[in-house]
Amino acid sequence: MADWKTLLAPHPRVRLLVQGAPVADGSCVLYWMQRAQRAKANPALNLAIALGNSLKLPVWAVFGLTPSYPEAQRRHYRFLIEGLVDTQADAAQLGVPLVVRLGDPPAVVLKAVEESRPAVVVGDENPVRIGQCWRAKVAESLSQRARPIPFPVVDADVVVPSSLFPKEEYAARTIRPKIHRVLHEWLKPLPVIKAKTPWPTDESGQGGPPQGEPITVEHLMGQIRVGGVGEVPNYPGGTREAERRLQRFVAQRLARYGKDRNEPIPYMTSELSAHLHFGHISPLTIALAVQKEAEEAGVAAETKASVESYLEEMIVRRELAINFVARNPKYDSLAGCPDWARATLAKHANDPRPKLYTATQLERAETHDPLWNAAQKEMTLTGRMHNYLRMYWAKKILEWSPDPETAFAVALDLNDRYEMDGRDPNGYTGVAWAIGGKHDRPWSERPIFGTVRYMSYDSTRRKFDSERYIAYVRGLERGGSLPLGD
DNA sequence: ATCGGCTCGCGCAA
DNA sequence: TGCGCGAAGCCGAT
Repeated sequence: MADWKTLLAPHPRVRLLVQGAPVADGSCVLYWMQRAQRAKANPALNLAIALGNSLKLPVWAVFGLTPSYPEAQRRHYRFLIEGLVDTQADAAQLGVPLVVRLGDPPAVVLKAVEESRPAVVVGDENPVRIGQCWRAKVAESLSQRARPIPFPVVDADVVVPSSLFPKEEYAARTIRPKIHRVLHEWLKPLPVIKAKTPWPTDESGQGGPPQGEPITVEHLMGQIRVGGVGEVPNYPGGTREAERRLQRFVAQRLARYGKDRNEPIPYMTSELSAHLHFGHISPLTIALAVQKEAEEAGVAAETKASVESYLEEMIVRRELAINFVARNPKYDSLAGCPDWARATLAKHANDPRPKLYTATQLERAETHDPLWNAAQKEMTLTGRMHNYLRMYWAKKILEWSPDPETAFAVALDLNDRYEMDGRDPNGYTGVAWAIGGKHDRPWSERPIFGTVRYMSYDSTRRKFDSERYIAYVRGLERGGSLPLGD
């Protein structure tokens, strides 16, 4: 069994936010689960368990659930809580109790530290601003104690650790070769480790296992009482559902993914982005399952090409998006976009806008464009939008808004509140790509867009079966009004 | 149906 | 310093 020094030695996937030796008379190891909301293939939980086994201490996990996460809506909370049910069960299999407490996450964690006196606190990485802020608060408090508590944070939700890309990457072409150079080192399954040191069960009440009620969805939903955008039927969160979707993708869709991923109906994609967003499944688990298909004997060339293009999307482009959010503090505004794009948009700021829609008109899908309206309604009704249309949707918001800053804010707000994977690095990057030319190059100059790439309804119709898609969304609408925010 | 130009800047070769 | 080429396209020429 590795000793703690080995476990806390420098590693690309681990940042030691508070350094030092485990607290000598600590009574446990505490894992603060933030981003990686799963017990399977979770290297942060693995580190906590390995440290517990090494120090002969029991391990517990705490999740702080705040009812005031920015922009989060009822549909997101239900999805998240459904995930916690699976995760509590899976963690118990590993000998780790998972306790969910309501409140501001740093406060929840620090209270858990007071009551259980851990030797080490383990965290996981989350590149968005609020995640960085929460971790900084916890790190500061842990470091300023009379006996500082070491606080390693594990980059659990990327295949290739993001520390290998310390600067903001300019485009996919700059990060792609760096990823491919080292990918083979990271495309390896994680071990399954169980906690070996049981919680004491003495009668005194001292040092007993942390008391966490079994999570039930309705109970927690009742406790947090959040409003906002309504829930989505038939779109459950959790590791179990993520595994189902992965199986479905590999068995039924992968072979055709390369060719047919833009098919409107049925989707040929994995539809795992929300589960990835909440950490219900590891991108490593997905990558290994998909890659295995390419290695089967006698596999069709088409399947091999599909695997390649899927891994390009799920590793290169997803991790580029994470790099953008982690390294550019202005990731959620036009200010985070490249100079050439901001200059050209400014030059065209006073171009007449033949069509102008307010945020409310857009939210209600009340534009002249049936394809755009269908995409907006699909998102509102189902919590997701066809990948191909996400680009078109955001570019039209630029075209129909008084200025690019407003367009950026409106697109991001709709994305964050309605998409089940809202507030994900992919969403920030998608809007920045469409409106601010992020990771893109200039094209022919034209009104409003300047040299930012343009997309047109007519051309979209050539590459995409718009009629079929519009009819499909009309079917979704039947018999119900849009679940708009309150 | 296919092709080239559009337009900027990174990263590598030299 | 020069040069190739690029997160998902558009448009007009052929």
